[in-house]
Amino acid sequence: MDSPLVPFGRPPTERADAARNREVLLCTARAMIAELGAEHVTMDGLAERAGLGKGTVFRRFGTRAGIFRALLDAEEQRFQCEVLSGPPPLGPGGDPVDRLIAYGRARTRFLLERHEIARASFERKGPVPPAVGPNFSGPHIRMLLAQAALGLPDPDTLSLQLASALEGPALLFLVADLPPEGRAGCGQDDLGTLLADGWQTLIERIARR
Amino acid sequence: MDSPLVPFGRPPTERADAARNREVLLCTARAMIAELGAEHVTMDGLAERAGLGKGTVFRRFGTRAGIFRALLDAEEQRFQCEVLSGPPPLGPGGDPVDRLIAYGRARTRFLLERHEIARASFERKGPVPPAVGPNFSGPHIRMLLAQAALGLPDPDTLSLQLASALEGPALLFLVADLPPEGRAGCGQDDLGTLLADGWQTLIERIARR
DNA sequence: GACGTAACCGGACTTTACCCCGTTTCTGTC
DNA sequence: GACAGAAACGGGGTAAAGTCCGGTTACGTC
Repeated sequence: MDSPLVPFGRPPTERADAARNREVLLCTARAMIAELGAEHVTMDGLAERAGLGKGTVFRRFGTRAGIFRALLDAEEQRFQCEVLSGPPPLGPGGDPVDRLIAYGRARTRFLLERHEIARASFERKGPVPPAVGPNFSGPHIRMLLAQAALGLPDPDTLSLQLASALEGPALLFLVADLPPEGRAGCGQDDLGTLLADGWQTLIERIARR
Repeated sequence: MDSPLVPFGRPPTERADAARNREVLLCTARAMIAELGAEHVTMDGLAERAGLGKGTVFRRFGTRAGIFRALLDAEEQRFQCEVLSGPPPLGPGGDPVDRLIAYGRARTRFLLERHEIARASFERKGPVPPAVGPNFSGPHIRMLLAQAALGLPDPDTLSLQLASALEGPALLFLVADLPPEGRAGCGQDDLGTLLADGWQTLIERIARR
């Protein structure tokens, strides 16, 4: 009857109970984040509320940041799908400069909407946040820059820096814990507009020939 | 006899013993960082090695990150002096675009040389790193952009994004714990050159009229 | 030089991320 | 349906950040 949507999940690797527990933990985590805010979600609390042992939580996610990474990954995948196979200007097919601009707009919105989780997904030791960050943005920007044939030297470094310009403000340099209603004078939407427009200016200037 | 170099340190605020302990802690911290790496410096260890109580350490610096911030602050001040009152092209007096480029080069080098401490100066909770980050770079870039009279819309946001392009790679997106000898294939100097050149490209493109 | 106050000191205490390992549960095979 | 091996589970244990408060010490005043 309830045949699984995915015919064979991960062939030999991952037991059914493990998968189930992963889901339970992810759901519980989402609920706790919504309720308490990401920074008040503790591993003990999560385990207890999910009805599981602490060891299980760590086995599944390795580290506290791992939980938030896992949470992001799911949404990140949908985002990447849109970028890689959606309609233009975001998806393939349009002018690369337009795609760069559209990508920045979409990414800005994506990160701002999730910045609490994104920030929580950083490891305190260890270098790069494995899922967020330039791991997708960098290469994607790099590809579009190449397609745009702007004659730029060292597109590798440049795309890293552009990715940083795009993601840094949301991840690093912005007030993280704006209480639910937003900040005085500048809501999240306004901020998103400002950043998106700034990105567009940046790209237009760089692409100008 | 040994009259203090600074005639009156901080007029009424800060007792002599407190100041002395601050110095001791800062020195000890520097030594421990050099010896163990920033990430292995613990508050207990620092207190014990400095011959002080843990309470004292926290009273002085508030938080673990505070120690690294204090360490950076001293050097940051020297850096800012050079920028604000040194000779051109970094200091005032030259063409603003040249100053922007020179600033980026200097800042890149500064951050790369100190990225271990800079990364350790982040608070785990709480939003912005109060001393590092765009608190100096942002406004400075903003000022130079304005002087360059490039007709850019919203220089506030743009300078935030440029500051992020400049500092992000060193602070966020780089392998932090390169063991003392550096990484295979790309030493820190090479990396600095790449980032500095990338920054220059960025600025030149944006400034092109 | 004695005194009162305020700041400082120390270390025990709490909280939280993360580890370890004996025990339980699953899954494929006979 | 029972077995064996492997993987997952659980919760107590450790380390390190950060808090608290009673006792102590420095500094300005008389």
